[in-house]
Amino acid sequence: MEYTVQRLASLAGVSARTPRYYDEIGLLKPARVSSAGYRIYGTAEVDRLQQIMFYRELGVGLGEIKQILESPGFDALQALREHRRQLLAKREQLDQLIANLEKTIAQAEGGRTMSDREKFEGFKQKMIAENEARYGEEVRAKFGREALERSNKMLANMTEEQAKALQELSREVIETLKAAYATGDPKGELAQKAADLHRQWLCFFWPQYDKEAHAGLARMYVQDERFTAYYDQDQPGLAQFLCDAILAYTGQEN
Amino acid sequence: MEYTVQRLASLAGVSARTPRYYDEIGLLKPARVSSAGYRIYGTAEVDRLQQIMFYRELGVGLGEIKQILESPGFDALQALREHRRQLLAKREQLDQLIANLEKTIAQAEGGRTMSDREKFEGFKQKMIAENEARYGEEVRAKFGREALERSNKMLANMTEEQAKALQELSREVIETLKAAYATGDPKGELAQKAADLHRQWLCFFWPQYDKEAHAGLARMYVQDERFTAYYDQDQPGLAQFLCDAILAYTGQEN
DNA sequence: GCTTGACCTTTACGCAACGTGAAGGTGTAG
DNA sequence: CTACACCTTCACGTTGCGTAAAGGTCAAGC
Repeated sequence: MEYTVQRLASLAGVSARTPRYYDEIGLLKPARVSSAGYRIYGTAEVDRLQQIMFYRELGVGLGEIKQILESPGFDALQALREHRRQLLAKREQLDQLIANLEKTIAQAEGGRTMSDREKFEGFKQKMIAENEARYGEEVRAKFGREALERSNKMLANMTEEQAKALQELSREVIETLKAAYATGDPKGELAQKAADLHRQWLCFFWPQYDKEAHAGLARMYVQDERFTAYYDQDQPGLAQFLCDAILAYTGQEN
Repeated sequence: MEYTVQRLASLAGVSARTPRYYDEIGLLKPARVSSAGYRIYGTAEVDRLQQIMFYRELGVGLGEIKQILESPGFDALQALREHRRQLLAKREQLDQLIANLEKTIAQAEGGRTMSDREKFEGFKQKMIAENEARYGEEVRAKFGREALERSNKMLANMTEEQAKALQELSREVIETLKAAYATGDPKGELAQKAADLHRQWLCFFWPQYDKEAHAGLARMYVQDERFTAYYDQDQPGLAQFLCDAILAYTGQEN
């Protein structure tokens, strides 16, 4: 029952490179080496390769497999749990991806003025992605994931007019904010109008408005580089100003 | 509205390496290069980067993104459909993986004699994986996926004794087959006994026995390298002999 | 004007798990 | 004896950047 690389490989359904690579990284050494330098594997190596294949099938990295197989005291169970966590996260991400993709395809199939529509779609998808990336963690923690999913779903199912309204609203927020910034007073009329527009904008995403959450978001804004980079690109300090205005608007300025 | 790499990068929420890399592969060139060699990006480049991020978010490779963005006649819709197909396959694979992993974890949590039990689990999982890999496509096509899933579920839920019985049966098949092979007659008594044992073995996996399916499987055997490699490892021609015996057994030898 | 520190540049190795030649030795069947 | 199939060891290619290393540039403060 001795095997060369090729025989071992075809037995396991992998390429001959695989046992050689495993030898190279010290994961699976041949039982012995023939006088001509051929790798010779025995039944013990077949067993070990099967073990390796098993863990590999579970998506465990070769380094980790080495740990598992080599140290008998290694907490394989804990490793598997951690691995499961990673896989679940990966699947969730994949699901999100597929959902986005399907929406995109559906929309693209519907319309014939592709170029314009595609740009539009791009915008919506980007919004979803950014919304998820920016608020994902925090909103999830605060309201649970359902709210966020509803938010994304709403965004995806928006009509073109709604999306345009959102875009327009977004523009209005910035415009008003800039005008308010010129006054320098975050509690002034213009600033409060900007904060209110921002609330309206927010209501596109959140199922129900919540003052505390709005204020919390405002505080988050000034700490999030992505946000400050976006708002400060024209006028530095604009993000901080918006934050102050919102805190005043929600009455949480302490 | 001009940006250096860092500014552009933080605007998009990526690292500064990313725009440089995109420049390197010709995916996103800066609008111009300053006298000092700095990359300077304008709003057009920001837009393009957003497009790139959009497709990247969908998991499309950078090369493909380049195709999409550069050729106006490129069938983006078709590309997206193909991409969806790949993602769905990937998710199915991931689901299978997670299911296996969870079974393994559950079993490991239950028992305390880990080392033995783990090896046993490894065996079972391997059987599932092999069963899936070997018969997956064909069985799925013939009986629908439900049967296969039931088969896998059965295998996973087998008691240790059942699994040992299966192992023993598997050994018996090979032993009888070898003895029959010595007689040279695939229609002889021993060969028919081997075929019957093989039927019993098969009944561990298939919810109901079907002569036609058994014969079909036999024909498949000699075409499948993984199978022939397994059976021919001791005696070349054994796989073909088993096939002949089964065809005779099922009366489908035409 | 000079230093400091935060930017920028190119070059190039590293990652995971092999795929894929290239160049050459070995084993066996006809 | 000669194919021909198998084996060996380099060693570079893949993806999408991360991460130094070694050095130039820019705005600010002294």
